[in-house]
Amino acid sequence: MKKESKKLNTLNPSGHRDASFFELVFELVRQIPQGRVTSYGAIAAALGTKGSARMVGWAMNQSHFVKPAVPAHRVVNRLGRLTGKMHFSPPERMQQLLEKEGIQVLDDQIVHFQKHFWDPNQLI
DNA sequence: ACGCTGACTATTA
DNA sequence: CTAATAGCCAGCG
Repeated sequence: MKKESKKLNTLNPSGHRDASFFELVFELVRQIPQGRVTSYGAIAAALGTKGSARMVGWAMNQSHFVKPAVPAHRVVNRLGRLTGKMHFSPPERMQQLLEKEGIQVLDDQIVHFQKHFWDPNQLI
């Protein structure tokens, strides 16, 4: 494990968007409707970088420092598994938020995942 | 500037 | 079914 970066990515203190890959991810994630979820790969594909699903997860790591808040709990892996829950505080927070939105979570996995799945590509 | 890391995914054994 | 491997690419030391 490595220590978290406090500095995060190159934010723009000037208030001007740096149009980084991360910002694109944040904006897209914010557009996820309540009670819906999507996957890292779907987000990456919507941004045009299909093979960089890992970067989406990396971006989510910073999402906790970004405002407005990013509903990172609505982003799971392709199997509907809450792989990123351990990055919440506490980890149970993620499942809690999902259930609050009407999504059933059993053993860190979303029930009827495909039913709640929201494809970011349909927005575009 | 080079190398390692990672909230992923697809493929292969 | 599970485990290992490769591809992917931006950020950071």
